[in-house]
Amino acid sequence: MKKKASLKDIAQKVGVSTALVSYVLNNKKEGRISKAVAERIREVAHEMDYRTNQIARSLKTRKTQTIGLIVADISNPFFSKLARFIEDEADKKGYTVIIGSSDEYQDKFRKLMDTFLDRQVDGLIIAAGAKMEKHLHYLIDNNIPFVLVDRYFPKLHTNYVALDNFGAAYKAVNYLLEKGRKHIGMVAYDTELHHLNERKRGYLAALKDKQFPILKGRLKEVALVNSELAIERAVTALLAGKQPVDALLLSSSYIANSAVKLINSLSIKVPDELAIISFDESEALDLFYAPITYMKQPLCEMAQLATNILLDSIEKNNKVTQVNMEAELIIRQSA
Amino acid sequence: MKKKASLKDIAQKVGVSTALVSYVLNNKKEGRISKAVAERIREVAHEMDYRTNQIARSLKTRKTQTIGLIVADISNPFFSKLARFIEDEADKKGYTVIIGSSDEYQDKFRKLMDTFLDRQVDGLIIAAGAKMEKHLHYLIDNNIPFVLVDRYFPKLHTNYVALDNFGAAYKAVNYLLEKGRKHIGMVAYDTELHHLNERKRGYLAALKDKQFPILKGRLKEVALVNSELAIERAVTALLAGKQPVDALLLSSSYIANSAVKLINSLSIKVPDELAIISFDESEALDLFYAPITYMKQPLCEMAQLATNILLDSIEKNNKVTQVNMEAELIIRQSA
DNA sequence: CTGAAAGCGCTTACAG
DNA sequence: CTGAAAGCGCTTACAG
Repeated sequence: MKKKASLKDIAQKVGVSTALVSYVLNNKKEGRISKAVAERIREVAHEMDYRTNQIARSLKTRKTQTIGLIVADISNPFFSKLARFIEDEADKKGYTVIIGSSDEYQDKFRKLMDTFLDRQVDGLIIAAGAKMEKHLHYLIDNNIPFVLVDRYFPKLHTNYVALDNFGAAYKAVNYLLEKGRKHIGMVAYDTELHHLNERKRGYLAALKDKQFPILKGRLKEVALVNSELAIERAVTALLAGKQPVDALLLSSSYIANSAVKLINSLSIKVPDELAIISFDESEALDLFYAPITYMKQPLCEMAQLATNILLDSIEKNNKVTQVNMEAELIIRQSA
Repeated sequence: MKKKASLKDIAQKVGVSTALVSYVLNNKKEGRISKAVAERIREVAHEMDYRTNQIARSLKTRKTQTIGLIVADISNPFFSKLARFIEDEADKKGYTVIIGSSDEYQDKFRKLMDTFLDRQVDGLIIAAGAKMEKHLHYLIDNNIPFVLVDRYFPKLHTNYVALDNFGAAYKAVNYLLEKGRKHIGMVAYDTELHHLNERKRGYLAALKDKQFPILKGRLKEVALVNSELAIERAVTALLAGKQPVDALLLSSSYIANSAVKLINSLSIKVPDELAIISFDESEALDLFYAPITYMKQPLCEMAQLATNILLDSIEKNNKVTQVNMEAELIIRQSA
C-alpha cells in the first residue's frame, strides 16, 4: 500500500512550489507556465497516482460540490426515481448528492438538514412535509440555496418544482365525464400537504364547472400513512348505497394499489361497471387485468429542472423560480 | 442574514483560545476545565448559533463520517430499499451516506468510486457488477475499507453480505417437487454475476438430488437488461411442446413481472396448471389473481450487517467477514 | 486549568 | 514564468 500523494509530494519531487503544481493540475494560468515544467508536473502526478483531496479543496474554496436531497422516504419508488434523475443531472454538472429520508417527521427533517449543512452542502433539494415552513425559513434567513420538489407552500416565496395538481385532477375528472361517467368518487388524503389538497380542489372544480352535483359522501379522505384499511372502507362505501359510483379518482398509486386489490376480490368489472384513474404509475397497476389509467408526472423533467434551478441559485443568488408542471393522462384500459 | 460563527469568533468573544472552545464543545478534557469558563463558552456558542464545520474537522481528523454506497440503480426497488436500511443504520452510528448508480457499467462504477474516494469517504458499500474485480483490487491494495452486498466474487477475499442463492433456489425447487410438480422450468439470467449463477446451480442440484431428469430446454437464459421480449419467448417456449412445464422458477421479480403479464394474457390457471415461485417481492406480484410465492431476501438484516461490518473495518482494520444469508420462502397462492 | 503553535491539503492574491 | 505566504476552520500534542 502506497501512501496517498499530496501536492506537496509532487512539488518536492519536481522541485517547484505547491502553488505551481496546483495551478498546473487545475489548468489555471494556462499560457503563463512553461510547457516543460507543466509537462513534468503532470507526469509526476500521474506516476504518484495523485488525486486531489476534495475536503481540503472545499475548505479553501467554500464549495463542496455537493447537494443534499431530503425526501420522505428514499425507498418509495416515486422518490427513488426522482433521486436517480437528480443524481444523473447533478453528476453531469459535477455535483454529488447525499440523500436523507425524513419519514415526514419534523425532527428527522431538521436533523438531516443540520447534518447536511454542517457538511457544507452547496444547496438542498427538498420534498418538504407538513409544518416544515419554519425550517425553510431558517434556510431563507441564512441565504442557503434550496428548491422544493413535489410539495411546496403557497405562502412561501421560494424556488419550487411541482405538479399542477389542481389541473391534473381537473383533467382526470373531465375525461371521466366526457366518457359518460356520472357518479365520480374520489379517495384522497386527509392532510395539510398543499399539493394533495389541490387534487381534491381540482376534482371538485371539474364537477362544479360541468354542473354536476357535489355529493359530500363522494370525496373520501384517508390518513397519509398506514391507511390500507381506511382505503378499503372508503372504496366499499363508495360502491355501496343506492347510487354507487361508476368512476373512481385515486389520489396516489398507494391508494390505487389498495383499492384495486379490494376491487379485484369483489369481482366488479373494470371499466364496465367502474372506471378508475390513479395518480402516478406503479408496476403493480400494470398487472391488473384492466391496466390502470393514470396521471403521469414528468419525473425526469422535474428532477432536472429542480437540479438546474438549484445550481443556478448556487452560482448567482438571483431570482425565485416557481414551476407547476402539467401531468399527462396515460390512457389504458381502466378508463 | 448573520454570518456563520467559527470557533475563533466564540474564542474572541469569551476571551479564551480556540483550543479551549474546541475542547469544551467536544466534551474533551472534561474535568480539567473550569465549570465557569465551560459554561460561558457553551452559552456564547449557543447565542451565536454555532455549528461545527465538518469539512474543517474532517481535514484535520482524516475522517469524514461518510460512507459511499454504489449500486446498479437506486431507482430499482431492491436497491432503494437496501439503501434506506443502510441510511438508517449509518445514521444511527453517526454516518452519512452518499449514493451513486453505476448502471452495471465499469466506467461509471470507477468514476463513482473515484469521486467518492476524492471526497474521502471512510468506506464503501458496493453492489458490484461483472468484471469489476480489478477496481476492488485497487481498494484492497490501498487499504480502503469496503464491503460487498448482494453480489460478490468467490475468488476475492473480501467482506461481503449476500444471499445464499444456491440454497434459496434449491429450497424453492424442493418445495415444488414436494407439491408434486414434475416438470419444473426456470427462467434465469445469462450473466457472469456469480450470485445469479448460483440460482441456476441450486435449481439443477435440487432436481439432480431427487433424481429428476435435467432437460436442457427447461433452463432458459435471458439478458440482464431489456429482456422483456426474451422473457416472454422463454416462457412461451417452456409452456409449449409436448411436455409443457407445470412449475416455473423465476430468477428475479423483474422476470416474474414480465412472465406473469404474459401468463395473465394466456389464461393459464395458476397454480392449477402452473405453479410459480419468484425471487424477491414486488408490489406488482401482489395484484395478480394468484399472488406469487417468492423467496424473500432479508434486506433489512443484510443492510444492517453490511453497514456494521464496514464500520468495524473502518475503526480497526481487522478480519474479513463473509456472510451468506438464508432466504425465506413466502408461500402464497401461486405455488 | 489554559494557551501558543503546528498542521491537515489545498487555493489564490500578491510580489517579483 | 514562478514562489513565498496567508488562510480556510478545525484538532491536538505539548508546554506551562
